[in-house]
Amino acid sequence: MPASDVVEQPEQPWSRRRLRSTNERLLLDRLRALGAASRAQLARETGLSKPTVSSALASLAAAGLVHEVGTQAPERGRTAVLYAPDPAAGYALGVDIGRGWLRVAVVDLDGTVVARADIRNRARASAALTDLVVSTARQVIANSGVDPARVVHGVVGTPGVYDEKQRRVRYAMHLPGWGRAGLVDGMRTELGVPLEVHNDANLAALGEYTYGVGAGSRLFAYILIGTGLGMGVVSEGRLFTGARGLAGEIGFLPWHGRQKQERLEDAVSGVAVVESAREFGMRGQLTAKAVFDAARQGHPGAVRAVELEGERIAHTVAAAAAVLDPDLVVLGGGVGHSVDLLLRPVRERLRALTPLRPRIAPSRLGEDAVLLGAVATALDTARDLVFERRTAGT
Amino acid sequence: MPASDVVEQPEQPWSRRRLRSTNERLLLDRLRALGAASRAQLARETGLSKPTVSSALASLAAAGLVHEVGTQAPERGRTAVLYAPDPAAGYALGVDIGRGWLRVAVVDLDGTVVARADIRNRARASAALTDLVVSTARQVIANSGVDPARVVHGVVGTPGVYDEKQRRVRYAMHLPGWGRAGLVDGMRTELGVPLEVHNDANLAALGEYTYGVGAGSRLFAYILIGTGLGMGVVSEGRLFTGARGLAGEIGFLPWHGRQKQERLEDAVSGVAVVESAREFGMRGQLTAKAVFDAARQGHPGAVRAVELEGERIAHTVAAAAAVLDPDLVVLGGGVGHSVDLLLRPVRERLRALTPLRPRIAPSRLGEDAVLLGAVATALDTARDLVFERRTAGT
DNA sequence: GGCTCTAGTAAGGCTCCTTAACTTTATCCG
DNA sequence: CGGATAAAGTTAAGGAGCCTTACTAGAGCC
Repeated sequence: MPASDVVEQPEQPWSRRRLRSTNERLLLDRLRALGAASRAQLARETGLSKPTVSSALASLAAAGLVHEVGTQAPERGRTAVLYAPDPAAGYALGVDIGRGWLRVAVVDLDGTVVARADIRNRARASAALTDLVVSTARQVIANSGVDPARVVHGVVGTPGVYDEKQRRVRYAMHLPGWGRAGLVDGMRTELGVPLEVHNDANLAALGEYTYGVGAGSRLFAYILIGTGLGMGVVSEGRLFTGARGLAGEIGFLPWHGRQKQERLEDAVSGVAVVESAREFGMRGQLTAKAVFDAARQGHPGAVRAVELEGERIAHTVAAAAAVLDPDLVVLGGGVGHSVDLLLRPVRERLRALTPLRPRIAPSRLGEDAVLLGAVATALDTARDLVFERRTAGT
Repeated sequence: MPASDVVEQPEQPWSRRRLRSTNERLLLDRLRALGAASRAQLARETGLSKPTVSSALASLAAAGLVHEVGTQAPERGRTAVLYAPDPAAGYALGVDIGRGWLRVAVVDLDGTVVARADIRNRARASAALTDLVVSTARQVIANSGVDPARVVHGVVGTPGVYDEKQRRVRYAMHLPGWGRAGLVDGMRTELGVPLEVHNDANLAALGEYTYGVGAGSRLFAYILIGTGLGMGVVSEGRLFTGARGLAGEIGFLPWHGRQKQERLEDAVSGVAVVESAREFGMRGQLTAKAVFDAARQGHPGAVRAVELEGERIAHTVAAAAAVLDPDLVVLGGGVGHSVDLLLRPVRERLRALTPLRPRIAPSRLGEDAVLLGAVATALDTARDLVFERRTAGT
């Protein structure tokens, strides 16, 4: 899954150099996980000796990866100098290419957003869309005031699956022309930032896991219900992608609909809510949001449509639960937004369907899940890159 | 899921000692993966220097982990001394507790079986069963001629899921009394071998992955169809267990059977084949095997029952495929045995159900899958243990 | 027998870690 | 206010382990 630009170290032998580097990495990770700490403290926690910690930290500081952030007086004794990772040592780029919106964010190594843009995606051709992505990203980087050269990695979220070999996005039904080969390569060279591409549901899962309600879950599933139906799975902190990156394509789950060829995706996504509302007697220009609003007002047809949607979501959750055994399932996406109405019917129906009942929760990040997932993924690589390059030129 | 006996190293700091140990491990793994090799060859492949390889290998040899296994003359130049891992440096125990059979095997570190027993499991109470397991294991170890102290680790496969906290097996429907707490601890102390317990379908998957048709698969699913219905998933060589070890409990997949409360397990397992055969007009004392045999003879009722079973398996495979995206699905277990008849209907039905069509293959290991999976899992830990202990007493 | 090529060993040096003692700086207490 | 105590951090000495270089050992070829 790494973009081609991400160089794989050719399996360095375990020489002394690597020992030093491993210890520096150990300290840096410790600082990132637990926040600022003094050298003596780090020595105690890592088991390294004080002199070693001092020298490694000095070398990290020289490379600009850590810096002093203050002091702390212990109960008695000399005041300690605290060190913390320097968030400005590098930056990462996150992009969410959705059907309706394009979102771009630049974050520092701490993960704090330093600049961001959300603009409507009105592009109706792939060329216009890549242009929009590139110009928006440039704009956001410029706004952040960050030297573009310090943006070391980027991750793009999009419907569909990126095929590394064919260098194109596949299965992106809802974006016209988006399957053409070389689009991503074009953006990469125009931006001058290494880019990785991932499925939007997968990234949303990772975003919700890193910044949202998924934190600490051992096996976490994020179900994205909107224009389409998708699922992202995070297993022990890592994205679960399957053999070809198609894991979580639950739109293809077996489903006995009215028509022979109906797919689960058509039965659960936003369109289906509108359809069933119409069958239950609602009239006029309907959207999924309108149906949910009407249900909140007590409109009987809308209520029944929501009930039905809840049952179908329960069916989906039950299937995922039987295969994956998640401890937490989060509902997100356009329809997932109306979780207040859906949660009860989903849970009730689930009780009838299966003894495996994972915790079900609404998304905390909402529309930002994909973008934040992209950012989190990019950060992972960016942190590695910045560390690897610490010895090379500035 | 490591048993409590398996001590976790308390996160050694990265001192030189660990460097040495890591290099020794690197060499040992290389030898295990590629077979015998000379020191010069190892130096070239690992990037370590010849002196380092020599000294590390000498230390491994002193610990009894590797030994000379012959010589090899290069095209020209001095003949090289070949080194290989010593398979007798330790042994592992595998146990498959099935409803019908109890299987036990002792293997050396190369994975070759040095002793084995397959005996009928007629125990109808948990105490009788643990006694049987312990006495059989003792017998097998005795037969192998191996010093019992050198059997460093064991893995037990059983239906259900082992709950580490409650120290008991849960969800083991088909073994009477098997859910009592402390049973495994009892066997462990009686045998004097650290024991881990895993779900049988999971182990079968790992067995088929390690020794069977699953080799090299990125995401591999093994569906066990017999008395019950289960699935094991191997993702990038590691068992995928879910949050609580219940991943692959596909007996709980949503299913619209005739009766309201029918579960997929009841619709797919061996009993279901008999049932539908009876509905299609077969008479007499039926077993799943008998139905399949009749279908091979062309009995129309049996043929239709098999066809139906194939469709239901396809439903199962389709659900698993949509969630996991496996590149290979293997059918195993009692019913899976008759894959010759099932493969065509499964594939045909799958074509109609979903565009995701993983490769489907019959099990190569058959009844041995669980045992071999247990053995493979135990070996993993045994190799670690033997390596860790190399510095301690003999 | 000499040449060449490969396997393996020996010696010396380098890097990096640890231990132990020491300095610095703070609080506590008489 | 000055000494005892304690913690942070530095300096110095020693050692473990790896690499490089240079060498020896053995095998085939001319």
